[in-house]
Amino acid sequence: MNLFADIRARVIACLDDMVADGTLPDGLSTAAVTVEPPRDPAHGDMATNAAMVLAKPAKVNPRAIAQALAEKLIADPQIVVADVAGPGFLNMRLSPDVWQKVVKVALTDPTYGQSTLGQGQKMMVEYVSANPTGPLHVGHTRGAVFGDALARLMAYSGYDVTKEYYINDGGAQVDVLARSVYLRYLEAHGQEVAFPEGTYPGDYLVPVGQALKDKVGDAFIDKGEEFWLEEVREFATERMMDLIREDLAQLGVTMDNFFSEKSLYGTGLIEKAISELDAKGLIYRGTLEPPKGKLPEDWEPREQTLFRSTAHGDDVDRPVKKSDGSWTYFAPDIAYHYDKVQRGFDQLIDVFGADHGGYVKRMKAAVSALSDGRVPLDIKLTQLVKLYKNGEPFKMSKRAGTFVTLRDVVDQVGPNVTRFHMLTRKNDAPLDFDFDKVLEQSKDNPVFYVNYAYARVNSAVAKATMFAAVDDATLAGVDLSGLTDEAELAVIKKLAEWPRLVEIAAKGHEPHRIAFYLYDLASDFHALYNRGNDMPALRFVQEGDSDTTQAKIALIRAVAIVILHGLGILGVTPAEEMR
RNA sequence: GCACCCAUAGCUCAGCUGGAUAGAGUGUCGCCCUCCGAAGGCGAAGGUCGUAGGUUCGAAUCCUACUGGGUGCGCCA
Repeated sequence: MNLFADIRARVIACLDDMVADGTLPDGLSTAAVTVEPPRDPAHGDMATNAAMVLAKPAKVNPRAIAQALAEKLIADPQIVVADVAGPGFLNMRLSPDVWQKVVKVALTDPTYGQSTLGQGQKMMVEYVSANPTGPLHVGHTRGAVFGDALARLMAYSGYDVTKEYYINDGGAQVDVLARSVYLRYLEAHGQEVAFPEGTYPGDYLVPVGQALKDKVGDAFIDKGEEFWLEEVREFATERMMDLIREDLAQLGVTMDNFFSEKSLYGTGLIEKAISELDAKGLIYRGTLEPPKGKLPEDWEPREQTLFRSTAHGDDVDRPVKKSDGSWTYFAPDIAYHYDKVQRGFDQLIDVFGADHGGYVKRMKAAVSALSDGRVPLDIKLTQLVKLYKNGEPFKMSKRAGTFVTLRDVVDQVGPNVTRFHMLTRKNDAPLDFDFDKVLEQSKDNPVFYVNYAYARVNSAVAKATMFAAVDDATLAGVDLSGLTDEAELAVIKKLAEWPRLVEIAAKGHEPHRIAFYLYDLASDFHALYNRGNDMPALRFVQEGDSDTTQAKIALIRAVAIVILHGLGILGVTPAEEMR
C-alpha cells in the first residue's frame, strides 16, 4: 500500500476521463504528473502538479484543467476537499478513514513499505573489496555499512540482490604481503628482522608468521623467494580474508559471495573479455599522450594495448596491457565485470572509496561496451571518515601504528551505533565520527533519538497491558476514529509517507534517506509524547478507557513497527529499552 | 592542464530527481520544569541556497562560464 501512488492513480484515471470527454486532447504524457505531500500542511494532505505540467502540451489554461480535475476527484469518497491554488496546484484533503487505514496496514501488513519496484530483477551490489593485506579500517567500514544498507534497501524494494566482495589477490600487493609474512615467520623462528620500505610492518601479521611456522616448520628458512613465495602468498591471503570476514561479521555484514581476482587467471576469462571488446573494434595498439600539467618524471612514450573507452564516455582510452605484454590491473577488472554481465545481472552497483573516483568512467565504459549498453552500472563513492574523540580530531597514522580499524570502532561503540551513524550522511559527503558524541543520549544524536522513540513505545505498551488488551491482533480491529489531534495526525501522515520514501531512496540508491526519515518519524512521535505533558487526553495510556487506550497504542505500535522496518534496512537492531 | 565530487542559517547537515513562504539539530536570546510522562518543553532571531548568465508557468535542484575546497590522472593494484 502506497497512499501517494493510489491517489496518483486516481488522478491519472480522472485525466483519462477528461481526455474521453474532450476536456483534454488525446495523446498527452502523464509521466511528469506527481502527487506529493505539500511542504506546508495548511495546503492540505496531498498536492498534484497535473494541471501545470499538462497545460502547455494541452494548450489549456492550467487553472481550468485544475478546476475540471478537482470536480472529478471530489467524486472519490477518499477525497473530501480538492482546491485549486496558486498557479494551478490542486490541493487535496483526504477523508479520516483513509488515514486510519494507514495505521491498520502499517500495524498488520509485515510488508508495509516494501515495493515491487525491482520486479525481481537480478542486481549485484559489490562493496568493500578491500585488498586482502590487513584488517579493515574506518574507511572500509563506511563502505561496508553503506553497501550493506544499500543492498538491503534494494532487496526490500523488490530486487533479487547478490552481495559480493572482489578479492584483489592477483596483484603485486599480495606479494608484498607474502614477503612481510615471511619476515614474521623468520621472527617466529627467533631471527632478528627489519621491515624495509615496501613491506607491511603491522603487528597483525605476527600471528600469521607464527601460524606459518606451525604449519611448515623450518622448511622455508634460508630459501629463495621462488621456493616459498607462492605458498606463503596463498597462506597469508587466506588468513587475511579470514580476518576480514570476522571484521565484517562484527559489523553484521555478510556477503553472498567472495570473488577472487586470482581465479580469473589461467581460465581464459580475461582473454575472452578482451577479445569480446576486440570484436567490437574497441581494442587497439597505440600510444597515450602524457597527462598535461603533471608530467611524470620518467615519462616516455610507450606503445600499449588500449581499450577505446572514449567510445563509451571516458575521457581517454585506457591500457589493458603493459608494454611488456602483461595485463594491467584494469584487465581483470574488465573480466570480472564481464563475468557479472555473463551471470545475468540486470543491474550492477559498485561501491568504491572516493579515492577511486578516477575509475568510474572507465568501469562504466567497460560494462557499457560488454553489455552493449543493456546493463546499467551505478558506482557509488563513499567519502572520507574524519575521526574525533570528544571534539578533538583523532590523528591517524599508519607509520605510528595509530590507524583505527573497523574492530576498534565496533569494539568501542558497537555495530548498531556504527552503522546508524555512518548512514546519517550522504555517501558522497565527508563524515565526522566522534567516539563520544555517537554515544551521547540526546536529541542531537539521531542514533539515540530513534531508538529512544522505539523504547518509549515499548514501555507505553507494557504499561497499557495493565488496562487493556493491546496485542497487535486486537489492535488491528479497534476503532481509530478518535485519533484526531494534530500531533496524532502528523504521526499518521509520516507513517503514510514510508512506502513513498523507500521508493525514492531505492530509485536514487540512497540509503541515508531511510535514516533521515526515521529521525523525522521519531521526532513527530516525541512531539506527540511531549504534548501529553500539557494535554493528558493525548497520553497513550488512558486508565479506565480501554477503547481510547487501544486506539492510541495502535498508532504508536505502528510507529514502532515502521521504525523496525527502517532499522532493518539499515541493519540496525534497536535496544528494547533505554537504561 | 584535464576529469569527477562538493559549496544551503554562526556551526554540522537535510531538502522527496523542477513546485507554493528553503527545513532540522546545535549555538544565541526569551519563557517554562516541587508532583501527576522533563536523559527536557515552548517561542524568537538567524538565508542574495559560492558568483554571473541561461532554460520556463516555476530553479537550491537542469545547462554554461567562473570562484573556492576535496579526490584522482600511462607500464601501482
